[in-house]
Amino acid sequence: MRKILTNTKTKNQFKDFLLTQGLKSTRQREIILDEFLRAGSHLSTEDLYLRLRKGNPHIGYATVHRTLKLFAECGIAEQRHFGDGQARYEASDCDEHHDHLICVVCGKIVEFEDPRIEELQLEVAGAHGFTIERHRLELYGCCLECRQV
Amino acid sequence: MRKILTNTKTKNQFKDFLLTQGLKSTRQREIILDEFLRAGSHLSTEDLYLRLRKGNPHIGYATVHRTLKLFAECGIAEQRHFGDGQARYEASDCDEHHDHLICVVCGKIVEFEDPRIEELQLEVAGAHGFTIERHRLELYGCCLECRQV
DNA sequence: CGTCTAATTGAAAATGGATTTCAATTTAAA
DNA sequence: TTTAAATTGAAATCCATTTTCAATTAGACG
Repeated sequence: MRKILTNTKTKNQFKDFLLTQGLKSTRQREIILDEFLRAGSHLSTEDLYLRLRKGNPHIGYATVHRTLKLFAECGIAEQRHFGDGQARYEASDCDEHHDHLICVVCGKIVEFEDPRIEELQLEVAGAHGFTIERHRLELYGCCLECRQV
Repeated sequence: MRKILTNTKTKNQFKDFLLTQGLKSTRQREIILDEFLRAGSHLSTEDLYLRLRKGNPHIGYATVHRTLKLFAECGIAEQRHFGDGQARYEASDCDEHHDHLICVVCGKIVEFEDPRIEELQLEVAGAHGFTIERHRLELYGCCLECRQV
């Protein structure tokens, strides 16, 4: 069960982060991390908050917001913006980077990676004297299903 | 004077747009377009509003905002988001697309284009059944000047 | 020219997601 | 335990964006 192993690793990573930063493990943080890992990727704070409310009506929006920021800080999640004005978070799958294809009709988000593009990015940046820390590549278009309707 | 010719063309494009949409040419719209073309690219609404206020204290923020949206609608400007929480607009240079290098230290924005990357994007999208309408590629890093300090 | 209708303007208010405040609560170290 | 510091959550605040609305203006038509 690879998924379960990954989740355990992620949870430990978060615990280590809390320890080394002098922060505390709380029931809320555990619940939020559980739900975050269970839910699909690309959730907004609102999305996660609403999901959590079903089983945990006591958890506040502010706590979800702050906890997601902690996830991003400690590297187990990444914040993304897809132009609809709200931040979305996705679990960082180990060390591999990926970019996104977004269907402008149905909103579907597909992940992809292409080392050749990454290579060219480095080359272009170098030619302008830049070192790259991170990048964002999003392709907006129409998916197969939406073209067939 | 290529720049002046381009500006005339842009202005005509805007006038045509207003005509065909049943909208009106106003003094404010002319002034805002002039200042937009005169100012460098990547201005936020606030930036442009402040610049305008110097010579035209009567022009309101809402008007600048609405006019920039008109520019984007008619294709003479494009809206961008670079993650600092505010929209920026840049003049559309004819039909050529370009991407951005952003220095995370000093905020400098450099434009570039690379047909090889564009080509690979098409290929990747096709492999996932997507057609591409537009894309966004931003490389965040550190520029030469900031590394030397 | 005037007249008239619809578009425009700009100050102010509303919106909406993100963030902060603060008193009460909880964690975990001593 | 006791205690100091971190956390929580409801509410308040922030801040860019967007909308409202009464007054103004553009420009079509007679």
